[in-house]
Amino acid sequence: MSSPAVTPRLRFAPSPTGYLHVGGARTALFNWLYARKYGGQFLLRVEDTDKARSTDDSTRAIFEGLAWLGLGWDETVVYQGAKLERHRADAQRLLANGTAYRCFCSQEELAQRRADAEANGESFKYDRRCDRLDPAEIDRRVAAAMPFTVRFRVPEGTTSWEDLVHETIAFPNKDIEDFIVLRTDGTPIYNMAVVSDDIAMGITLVMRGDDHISNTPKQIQLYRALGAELPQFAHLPMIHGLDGKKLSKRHGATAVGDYRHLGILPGAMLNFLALLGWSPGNDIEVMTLEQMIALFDTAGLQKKAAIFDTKKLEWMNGQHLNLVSDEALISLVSPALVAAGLATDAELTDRRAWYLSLLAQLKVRARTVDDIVRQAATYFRDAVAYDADAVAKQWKDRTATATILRGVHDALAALPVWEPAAMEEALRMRAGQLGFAEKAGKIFQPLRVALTGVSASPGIFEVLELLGRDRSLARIEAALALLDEKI
RNA sequence: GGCGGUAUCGUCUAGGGGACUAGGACACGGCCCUCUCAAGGCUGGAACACGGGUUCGAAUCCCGUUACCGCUACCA
Repeated sequence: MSSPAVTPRLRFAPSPTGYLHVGGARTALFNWLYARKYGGQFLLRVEDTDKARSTDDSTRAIFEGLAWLGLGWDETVVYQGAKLERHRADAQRLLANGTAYRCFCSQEELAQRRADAEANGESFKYDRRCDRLDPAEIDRRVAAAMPFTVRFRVPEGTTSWEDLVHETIAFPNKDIEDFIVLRTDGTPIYNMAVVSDDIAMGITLVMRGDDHISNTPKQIQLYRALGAELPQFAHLPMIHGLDGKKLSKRHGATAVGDYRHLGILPGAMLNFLALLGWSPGNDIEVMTLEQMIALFDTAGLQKKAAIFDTKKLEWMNGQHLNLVSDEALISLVSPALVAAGLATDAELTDRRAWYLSLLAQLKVRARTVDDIVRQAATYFRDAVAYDADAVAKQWKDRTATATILRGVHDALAALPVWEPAAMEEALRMRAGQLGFAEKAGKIFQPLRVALTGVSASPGIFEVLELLGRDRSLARIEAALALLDEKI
C-alpha cells in the first residue's frame, strides 16, 4: 500500500446537469473513502460554468444523493462559476509569462478549416498561425479591440504521469493541439477552470472517470506553466449498462435517487458500487462503510469498465437488509409503510414488539424495502387479497378444503393459549385425524391461503401469531364462507 | 481517421512466472433442510480474445492483431 506523503485533499466535481448518476456516486465514494482512510479532506466542487445546462435542481439533487449515501464533504462547497475572476487571472498569467498567446481566428474560420481538413481525410490541428503574428500586428489588433481567445502553447516533448490505476500513461505533445483556455468573452474553458480550482483548493489527488484521461496531459501542462505542484492522478474505469454501452437512461434507473425509491439501502448501494471497479481481495464482498474505509486501497482498483448488474445489487441489498440494526430497519421501512397507507407512525410505535417480530420474519424473505412493504400489507389490513393462482392450486377441491379449514378452525379455537408450540401440536394432531399424518403440509397450505391469500409466507405458526387469534380465526371463517358459497 | 485506454466464467472479480486440473460472488440447474417462500448448507455447468515472442516454465512479461470504450468543441 502506498500511503500518501502529505495529508490528502480530494474532490468530487460534478456538473449540475442532471441527477447524481451511479457513476458519479462511485467516483465520489472512492474519493471519500481515500480521504477518510488517510485522514484527509473530501471536498465538493460544483462545476456550474455551463450556464446553459446547469440548474439549481440538479445541484440540489446531487446534494440529496450524496446525503442519502452518507458521503459528507469537508469545508464549504465550491461553486466553479463563482471563481471566474481567478480563472481569468490565471489565464492572464499564462499570457504574461509567455506560455500562452492570443488567437484571433474566429470560430467560423476554425470550423471551416476543420471541415476542409476532414474533407481531405486529414485530422485537423490548429496550425499556430496566430502565434507567428508580428508583435506590432498583435498590438494593432488588440488596440482595434479585435476579439481573441487565449491559447496555450503546447511545448515539444512528451507529457506523462504515473496514474494510480493505470501506471504510466504518456502522450506525445505533438498530438495535443494548442488548446484554448479563455474564450473571446473572457470566460475560461473547462481545463483552465479545473486546474485553477484544483490548485486553489490544494488538491493532492485527482480521482475521476477515465473519460478524462485525454484532458490530463493538457492539465499537467497548465500546472507546469502556472508553476504549481502536480497532484497525483487516478483514472477510474467507466460503468456500462448490460449491453456494454455507457450507462444511460435507456438502461433504466441510473440515478441514485431511483434506487432509493426502489427500496435499496444506501449501505448496499455503496457496497455494490465499491465492488464495481475495486476489490479488497480475499473474496470479501459484503462490507459496511467502516470496513470499506479500512480495506480501501488504490492497488485494488480495476482498469476495466464494469457493467452495472441490477441482480447483484438486489442480492447485495438483501444481505444488508439482514445486516442493519432493528432501529435502522425501522427507520427505513416505517416511512414506506406509512406512505403505502398501511399504518401510522403511532400504530407502529404502539405495537413495537409486534412490529419488530414482523420485520424479523419479512426481511429474510425480502431483497428491498419495497418487498417488505408488499409482504407486510396483509398483516395490517382486515380483508385478505386472494391470489388467484394460490386459490386455484391450494383450494382445488373445495369440499375437502372446507373440511380441513373447519377442522383447523376448531382445533385453533379450542386452544387455551395463542402460542406457536401449542398451535403446532394441535394442528399436527388434527392433520392426523384428517388423514394427513405425515403430510401436515396438506393442511398448512390451504390454511396459508386462508390466512394470507398467497402461497408463500413466513412459517404458518409465525403467521398465526403475527395475525393474532381474532384475526386468524376470522380469516378462516371468511375463507369457509367463501368456499361454501362457491360450492 | 488520429490519439489514448481496456481485454479471466453471461455479469462483478481473485490472480501480479511455477501454489491453476484458474478461486469466490451474482445469475442459472440439482440436492439437503422444510408447512410454502426465502435464508442457509452442499453441488453442477460456465472464462484466461487471437497470434507471435521472452523463459526450463506465461492467465501473469514484451510485441502485433482484433474487439470494445473514451477523447478528438470558444461542452463539462
